[in-house]
Amino acid sequence: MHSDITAKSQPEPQPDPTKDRLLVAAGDEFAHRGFHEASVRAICTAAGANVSAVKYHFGSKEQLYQAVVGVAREQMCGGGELPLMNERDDPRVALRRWMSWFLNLLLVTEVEHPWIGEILAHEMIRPTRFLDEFAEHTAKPIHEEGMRIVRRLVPPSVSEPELNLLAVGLISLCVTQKHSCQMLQRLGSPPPSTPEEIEIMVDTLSRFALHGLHAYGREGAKP
Amino acid sequence: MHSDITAKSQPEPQPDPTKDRLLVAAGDEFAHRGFHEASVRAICTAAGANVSAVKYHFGSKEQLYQAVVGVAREQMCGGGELPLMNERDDPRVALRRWMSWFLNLLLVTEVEHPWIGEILAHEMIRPTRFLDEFAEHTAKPIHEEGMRIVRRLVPPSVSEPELNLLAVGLISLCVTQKHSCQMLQRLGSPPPSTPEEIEIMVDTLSRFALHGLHAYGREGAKP
DNA sequence: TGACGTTTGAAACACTTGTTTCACTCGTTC
DNA sequence: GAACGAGTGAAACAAGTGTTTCAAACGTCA
Repeated sequence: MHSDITAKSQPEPQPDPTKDRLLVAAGDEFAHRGFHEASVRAICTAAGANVSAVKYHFGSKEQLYQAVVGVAREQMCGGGELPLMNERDDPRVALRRWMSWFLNLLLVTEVEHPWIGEILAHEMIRPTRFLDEFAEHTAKPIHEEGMRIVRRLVPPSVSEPELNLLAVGLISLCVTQKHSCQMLQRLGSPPPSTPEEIEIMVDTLSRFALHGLHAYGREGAKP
Repeated sequence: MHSDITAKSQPEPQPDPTKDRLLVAAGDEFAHRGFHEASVRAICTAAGANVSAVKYHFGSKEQLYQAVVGVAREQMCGGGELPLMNERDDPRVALRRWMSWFLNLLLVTEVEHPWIGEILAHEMIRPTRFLDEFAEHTAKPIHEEGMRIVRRLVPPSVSEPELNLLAVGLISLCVTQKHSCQMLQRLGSPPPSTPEEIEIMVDTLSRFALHGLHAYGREGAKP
C-alpha cells in the first residue's frame, strides 16, 4: 500500500491507480459489450494491467461488474435529484419539469455518466440481479412521480390501470430516445445530445403529453 | 436427398428435418441470447443434430443466423400488412388502427412470430448488418405512415421536425411495451399479451395520443 | 451388387474464455 | 540487513468457442 508523502503516519487508502484504470476500462467494455460478452483480457489490455489484477483488486469478473455498476449509479445520481411535485405546484409545470429532468438524465451521458445507459440497455434484455435493484431504487420513484403528475392532470374518474398506462406512456416518450437510438438514427431522427436540442424536444413532447392527458377522459373534449 | 413416397419421379425439395430442427433451435437460441452469445453446440444439442450439420446445411454460424432472420421476418409479415390510410379516411380512425396493428404486431408474438422481437432487441444494442435492412424495409414504412397520420391531425403550422418527433412519440408508446418489458414487469405493469388486453391498451393509448395531437399547436386549446 | 452423391457422427482443429498459481519486485518496518 | 505484506508479471489451468476433417452410413440408380 503506498501512502501520501505528506501523511506517512495516517495510511488512509489512497485510490489505487491500477484499480482505477481497471474500473474505467471495465466501464467502457461492459457498457459496449454487456457483461456476458465483455472480455476480462480486453479490459486488462485497455487498462494496461495484468489479468491477475482483476482477481487481486476485485475478486472476479462479476465483482468487477458490480463495482462498475456502483460507480455508474453514483455518476447518474450526481446529475441531480428527481424534482418532486409539491401539492401546491401546477401539475402542468411539474410534468414539464419531470420530462426535462428525465430526458436530460437519459441523453446527456457523454461526460456525466457514460455507462449507465448502455449497461441498462444490456440488462434490459439479459437481466442480472442488478436490474431488480435498479428497478426498485431508481426506476420506481420516477414512475411513481409520473403517476402522481398524471393523477392530477386527468379527471378523477380515470381508473388506476389507465393512470398506470398513461404514466408508462410518459416514460416511453422519454426512454425510447435513449433505448432505441440505434433505430432512430437509421430512421433519420438521431436523438439530441446538447442541452439546447434536448430542451426543444422537452417542449414538443411535454406539450403533446400535456394536451393528451388534459383531454383524456373528458367526453366534451373529443376532437 | 429423400423424396416423397408418392412422388418419386418429381424430386421436389422436401423440407429437410434436420435443417428445419436446426432452424427452430437456432431461432430460440438467437432470440434468447443474441447472435454473439449464442452457442452453435447448444443449438445442435437442442436440435438433436451434430455440429457438422451447421456447416453442411448453412455454411457457418453467421449464415445460420441470416437464415433465422429471414424466417423471423417472414413470420412477422404473415401477421398482416400495415393498414395504410386513404385520403378519405378519418385520421382519428387511422391512428387507432395504426396503433392497434402495431401493438398487436409487437405483443402477439408467442405463436405467430416468436423470434423477431427478441432478435431486434439484441440488434438494437449490438447491431449487425441486419438492422440496417430491417430499418429500411420494415421500420421506415411504419414510421412514414405515422408521419402521414400525424400530419393530418395537427395544424399545418407545425414544423417538419416537430411532426417527426410526434411520430416517433407514437412509435415510442408502442415499442416500449415490447422493448422494456423486463423493466415494466418489475414496475408492476407487465405488458398485455392477449388480444383483449391489447385492445384495452390500444384504446387508452390512442385516445391519449389523439387528444395530444389534436390540441398540439392550437393556442386556444391550452389547458 | 457396385457405384454414386447425400447426410451424419466422432474427433480434432486452433483459439478464446475466466480463473489460478507462483515467483518476483517494491516499499515499509523491525 | 532481514522480514513482511502489497502488488505485479508470465504462465498455465480447465472449459468453452466456431470450424474442419474424414470415415461411415444412408438411399438411389445403373
